[in-house]
Amino acid sequence: MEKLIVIDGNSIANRAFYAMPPLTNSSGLHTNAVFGFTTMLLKLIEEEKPTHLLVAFDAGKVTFRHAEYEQYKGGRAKTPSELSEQFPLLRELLTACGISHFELNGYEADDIIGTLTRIADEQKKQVMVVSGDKDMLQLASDQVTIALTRKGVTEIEAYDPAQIQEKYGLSPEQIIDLKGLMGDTSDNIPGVPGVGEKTALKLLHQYGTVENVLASVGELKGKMKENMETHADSARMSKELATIFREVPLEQSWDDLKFEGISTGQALPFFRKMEFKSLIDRVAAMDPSGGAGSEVDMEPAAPLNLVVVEAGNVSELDAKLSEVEVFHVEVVGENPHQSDVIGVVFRTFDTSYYVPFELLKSEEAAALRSWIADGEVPKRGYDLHKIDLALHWKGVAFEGAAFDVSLSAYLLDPTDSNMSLDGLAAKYGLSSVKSDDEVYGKGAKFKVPALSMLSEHVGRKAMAIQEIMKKQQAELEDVEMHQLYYELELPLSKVLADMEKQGIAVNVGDLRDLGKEFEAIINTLVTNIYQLAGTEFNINSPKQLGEILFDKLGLPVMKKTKTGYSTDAEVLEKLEPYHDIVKQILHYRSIAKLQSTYVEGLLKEVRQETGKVHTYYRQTIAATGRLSSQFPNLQNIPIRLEEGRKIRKVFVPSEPGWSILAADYSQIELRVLAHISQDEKLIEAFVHNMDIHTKTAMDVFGVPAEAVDANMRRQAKAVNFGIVYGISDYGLSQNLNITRKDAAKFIEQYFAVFQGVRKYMDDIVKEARKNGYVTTLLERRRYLPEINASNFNLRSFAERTAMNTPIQGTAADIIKLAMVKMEERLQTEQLKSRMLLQVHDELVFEVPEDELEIMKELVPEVMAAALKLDVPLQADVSYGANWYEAK
DNA sequence: CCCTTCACG
DNA sequence: ACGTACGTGAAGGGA
Repeated sequence: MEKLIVIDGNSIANRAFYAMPPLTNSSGLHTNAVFGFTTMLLKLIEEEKPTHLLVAFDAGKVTFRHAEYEQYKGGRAKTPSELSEQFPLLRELLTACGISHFELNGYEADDIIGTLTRIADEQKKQVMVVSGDKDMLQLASDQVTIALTRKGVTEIEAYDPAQIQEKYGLSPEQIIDLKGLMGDTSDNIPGVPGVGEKTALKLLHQYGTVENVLASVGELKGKMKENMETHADSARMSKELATIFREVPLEQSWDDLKFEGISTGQALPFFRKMEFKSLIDRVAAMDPSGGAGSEVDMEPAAPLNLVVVEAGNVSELDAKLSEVEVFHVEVVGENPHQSDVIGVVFRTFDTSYYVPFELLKSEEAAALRSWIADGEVPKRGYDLHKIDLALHWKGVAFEGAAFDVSLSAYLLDPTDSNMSLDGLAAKYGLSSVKSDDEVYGKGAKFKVPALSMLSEHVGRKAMAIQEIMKKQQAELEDVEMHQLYYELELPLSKVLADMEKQGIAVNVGDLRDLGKEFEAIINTLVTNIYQLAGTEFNINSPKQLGEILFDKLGLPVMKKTKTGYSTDAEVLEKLEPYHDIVKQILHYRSIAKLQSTYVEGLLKEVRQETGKVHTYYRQTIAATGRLSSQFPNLQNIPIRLEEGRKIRKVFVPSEPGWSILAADYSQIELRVLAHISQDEKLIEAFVHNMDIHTKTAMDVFGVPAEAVDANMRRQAKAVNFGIVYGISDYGLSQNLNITRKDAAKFIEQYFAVFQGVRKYMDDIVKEARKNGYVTTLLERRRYLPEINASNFNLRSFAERTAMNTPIQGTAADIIKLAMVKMEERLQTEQLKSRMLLQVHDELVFEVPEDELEIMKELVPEVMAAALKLDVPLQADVSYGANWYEAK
């Protein structure tokens, strides 16, 4: 028995869009409507087993109904761009699944469906119509059932004429009359005012049709009679508009709609592009041709040539070393300073040689180790920076990073950079790499599998790296990030690894003493707080604290979070006048933070043997191109408040008599802004080396320098910050605690003076809209898929990001350049000084006594010369016995 | 594992 | 009408 399913494409796409949470694939493509549509489609195919399938779409904007009634579908909200951009994808999906789909000029999907069901009625063929639109019920017949979506998209309810009768007491044809009377706000069909579903049903049960109701209008009473009389024409027209046209000139024959099942060979590439992982298996199982694991899933079923090297056989690999293309080291653990190394793979053109780490460490593998240590031998792999560190702590030297697919993935798209290798492989259509979680298990279940499985996994990784690499090299050229990659990021990864291995010395004794001081303060504060609260509770729990402050003590609620009362510092500061406890809590919070994060946290990270901490700079995390720092984070050591700043005293040189020297860029982001915006006023301010916040205050307030007081300067400073962040009046008003109006006034005054900055802000947003991304001076790129979103919040966020990223990102480019150049100079000048830390605009060194004079000139000189801008770059240097003194 | 808070640039 | 400043990481609480 043949069975046709016709899907109302626009209706189901809309349902799917609103039923699914927002969903994007890693390249930022919105996919939720496609996903919802697909799940519905698969379910229908599985459950209904259609022999014929069609998805009908609406065509264009104007249909014959507009000729009858101009306002047809008027006043309807514009389709959000997140949805409209998914229609081409839907068509791609259908084509890939071998499902016929079309639209017809001047008609809506309804009319195509109406025509098909009429033909089915005549030829006695079975049809199921799937839609979210009740109007379709008018098409029901013995041959035709109408399936309407209920909740979401996958739940549908099928109606035949009997069920329609049961639910509405109407025949399918009368559905048209129903709409004639009640109208339809979503299509802007007027109907009769005052008549809703209840009244309309009552009238139709009595009179049968619109025409009969109108003919019998004399029997009606009151307001309803009046409405019916004055809007008789409207009722007739509404009925006509609601009538589905069933005589569309279709070119397609019944046989054209034949559905032969989904062929995975065609469909899976599309599913991969969409990143519909959960659906891939489902589709694979549905392939009628496939069955016995037709491996279309993998790119040419990629067999792995794997050699597990064993003791006694290493010389075989030695002979192949000159042919090695990819070097991979299997590292387990997040922190590469204390990770386990399981094994390594040397991959030639066609073979992965797996060497267990134990074997690599043995006498027999000396040649392998010298190969790894030889900087002249180029290494290509995944996350070589981490590998370098992990090997280092296991006593194996690594040199010669030449291509790193994780670093390259980061440059190609920094927002999905923490890409695991299996994710990256999937992205490039090589689904042969399992995830580490799958192979090892996660959390407490972690377990290294048997050698056969392990070597297969690791061997496949190396193979995937080889494939990915080829594609990335071409991509890097395409997007002109070749230079950024080879001349900056890759050399930098080595610089970072050296800094990290070096570490910075911590005076553990002093840190413990500081901890004792903090402990004493905390004890006093806790006692006070319990007494003022009249009870003991966990001050660290925002929930419990909120209950004390707002329920027990009755303080006014200033702000709520999604889980309850907000108790952050901003709220507490406003509450200070109401109760003495608040000040104590604020103080407690600040000291408790220092104690847990900076005293206890830091102590946990100090290496017993050396008394040093070794941070791990992550080069592939920040969307702007900045570094991040972990285990411990040394980029957020306190400085703003004196109590916390003392923490810096425990960071000391690792050798007696040496000093800590720190140099930081002065206003690097505003200087970058001056350069890229070419704003005359801003450039002038920096060329004359003026105090930029004071200068901003002078210009914004229109006063001479001597009239700028501390408060004016503070406000100007906030405006400058706001500018860099992609200013909004709301954000500035929050920061300065002023009204939004006043904030807007400041911004307007700023832009009136710094017109080049205004132009930059306008232009960069336009550029982002046009290209879909923004770039830094060194061509680092960040995609902003939400720049054209219809959602105000998402779009605004993307706009601010468009303004901020070129500034923050260029500043990051500059200090990275400075780091690479600085390391070169230390080498060429044969200095013993060492670069230890980077804190976004600051570099920290340890310097022997006899190099102090040189370094305090050299460091700022190299930093200032890192990149030539149209304004001078300036770095200020200072030094002392510890990081605190170097201020 | 997510939320809240807070440290830095 | 909408309701946020840009970029990070760590700790503690609580489901």
